[in-house]
Amino acid sequence: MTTAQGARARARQEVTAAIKEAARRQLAAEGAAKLSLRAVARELGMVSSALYRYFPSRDELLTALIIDAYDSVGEAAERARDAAADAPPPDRWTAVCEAVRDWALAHPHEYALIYGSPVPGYSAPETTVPAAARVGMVFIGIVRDAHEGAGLGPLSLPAGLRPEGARMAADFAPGVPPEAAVALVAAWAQLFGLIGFELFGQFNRVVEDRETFFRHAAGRLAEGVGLGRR
Amino acid sequence: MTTAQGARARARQEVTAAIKEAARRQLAAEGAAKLSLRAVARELGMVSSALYRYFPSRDELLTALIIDAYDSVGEAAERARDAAADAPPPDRWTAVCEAVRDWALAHPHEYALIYGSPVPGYSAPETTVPAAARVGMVFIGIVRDAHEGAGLGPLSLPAGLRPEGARMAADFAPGVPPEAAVALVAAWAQLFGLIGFELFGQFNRVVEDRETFFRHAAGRLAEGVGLGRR
DNA sequence: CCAAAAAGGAGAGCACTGCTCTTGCTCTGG
DNA sequence: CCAGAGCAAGAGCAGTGCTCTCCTTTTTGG
Repeated sequence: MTTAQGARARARQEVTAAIKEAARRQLAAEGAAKLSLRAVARELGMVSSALYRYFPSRDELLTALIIDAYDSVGEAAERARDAAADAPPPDRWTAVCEAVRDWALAHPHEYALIYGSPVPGYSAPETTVPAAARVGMVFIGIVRDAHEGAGLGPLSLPAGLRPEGARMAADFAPGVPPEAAVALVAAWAQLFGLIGFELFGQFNRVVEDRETFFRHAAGRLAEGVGLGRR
Repeated sequence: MTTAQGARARARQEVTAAIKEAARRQLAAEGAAKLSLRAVARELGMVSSALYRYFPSRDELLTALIIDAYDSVGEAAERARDAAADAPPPDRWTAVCEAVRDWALAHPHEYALIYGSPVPGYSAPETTVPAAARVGMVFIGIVRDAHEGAGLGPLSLPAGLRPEGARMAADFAPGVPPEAAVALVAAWAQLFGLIGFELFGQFNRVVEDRETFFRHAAGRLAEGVGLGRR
């Protein structure tokens, strides 16, 4: 882990980083479908087979990029949360929403990689789970703070929801009442619906002032989780 | 257009249909990324180059499948709307939402093709637009009917929305007041956020009773467009 | 009616992909 | 110090989208 492992290990880390960087460039330029191991190797001046010493397959490289992307958007969300730490919860909520949207607009292919359809065929490995949870945690934290502070607005649990269902949502969002946890999960998914539709062109001849539209929709999502009108 | 054009034209239509059918099978089995022209040709007993007499490129084949998928989900939505024609608007709304969700669960790869990330790199051509609008029209119709009947609940326009923004949403949903049109577009996007998250595994260790969860969320979306609690 | 033209099929081939295997060279740990 | 691990390079396999050249069949126009 430390740098005291000698030149060999450090060189390996550097090459690994260079590969990921070149791959990320290709991803941003052409999209995941056109990301080619051989092209990455070419850009780095190495032969394609040498690259397999660092990543056992193309999918593993993609997985590494997926984790980085999750971390990147999670970090953007955390920065927005911290920057709005003194604002009331609904404002903090929308600030984080906008940060996620901004990140998505700035990194469309990476967004597609993690929130679009699974790329090669395949299912996201376990290793991506903790990174994926990072954004969610930010939203959970905002709602939890509001709950422990001024309180949340009135919410209802889905009629007929099996007890395990509520319990699982509560496990997912500790410190948040179950009905808020359920609303939170819904808002979380809906947020990415809004962003995805904008990003993938579904709003093309429909929504014109997307900035305002999104801000409004994000505010209504905040209401939906009991954060009250801002 | 008619069948009176002779055997040649009819044979062409038949072969075209067979190609699309085989391609759809591959799409359902392996996903868009692994859809291969050569494999389709192999399955049909023809040589790959012959297939180019019918589709000028792989992307054109995909576009044809995209249009068919849009039509398929649109038809499912229309069927659900007609089956619930006598129900009050909120129930009709949720019925259509569930029909779309059911379609998505039954055709995950086709769903990913149209609502997931754009596949090969490219952008959806103009020809897909009318087919894509079909589902949206069903939701618009429900809201319009409610507006012309019992009326809609109170809604607000986004603060600071540029006039053109409201106008465009209103053009998109004729017969619906602008504030409802804006809410409708948001609900439309959010619906596909919910479905996409469920389909692409983002709910995996989070939501357990997905059926109930979705029904509840769809009901709240209905409220959000002014259809009132069901 | 029969030739010209259009349409379709078959095969070879090009450039590319992911991935494997073998061959060497270099660095490192006991 | 030297055996083994780490790494680079190249050849090669099977697959891909796509193009080009033939050849046959069908349609069509003078």
